[in-house]
Amino acid sequence: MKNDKCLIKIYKKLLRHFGPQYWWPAETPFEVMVGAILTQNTAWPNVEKAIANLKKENVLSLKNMQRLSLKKLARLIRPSGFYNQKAKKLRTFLIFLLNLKQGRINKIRLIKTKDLRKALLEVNGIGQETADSILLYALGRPTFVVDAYTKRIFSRHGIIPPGASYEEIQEIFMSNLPKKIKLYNEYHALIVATGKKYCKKNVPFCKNCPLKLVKRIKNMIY
DNA sequence: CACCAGGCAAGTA
DNA sequence: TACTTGCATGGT
Repeated sequence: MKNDKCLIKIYKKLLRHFGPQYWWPAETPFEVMVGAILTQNTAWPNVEKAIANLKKENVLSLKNMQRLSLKKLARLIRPSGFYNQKAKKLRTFLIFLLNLKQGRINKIRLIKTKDLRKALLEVNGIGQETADSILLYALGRPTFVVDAYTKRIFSRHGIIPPGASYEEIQEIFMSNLPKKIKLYNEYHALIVATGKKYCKKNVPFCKNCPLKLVKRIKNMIY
């Protein structure tokens, strides 16, 4: 079976199992972006606490968050861990957003995804996964998000090489799936659902995993 | 108690 | 290029 069929088959299986996820869990694009930074190497429930603090202080917006001192920002996001680092990252990112809006092209819509991604990656604190999460879930661009679960699940099933880089994995998904925002959105969300429930780090396999019956594929095209 | 979480950057070899 | 380390809270 070729990769494209295989990846679609897995997607359908997960969708049947979990149902649609309707990601990202946030009320505004700005909240998505903040969440994407706060969730770096952090369990989501801890991010929710930080977000709740920001909402309570009414600073979950570009204008209001910008007014916060670094110290207060750090205090509010404390539950998400790495709070000193993340407070700086958020600040840097706010400046980036402002520049983007004040720039000659003040309509972000008009910037090509590729250029936007490159610009995001130049921001200190924004790596590939965070950039792609922002592009896909906040800005609605067709970019596949690769995270720790994606690597673990798909390498365990022999669909990607264990040591594959971010770009290599992303390329496997993007070149074998239709370039649809909705599909990329749901697929990544389903991967996270699967990882949380069935693909833990110290448990080699789970008998109830919906992917258990997907046949191992030979002659995979990496 | 130990280990992990929806990473990233900077340093080293 | 390919490791290693610091960052840090909260859940299991």
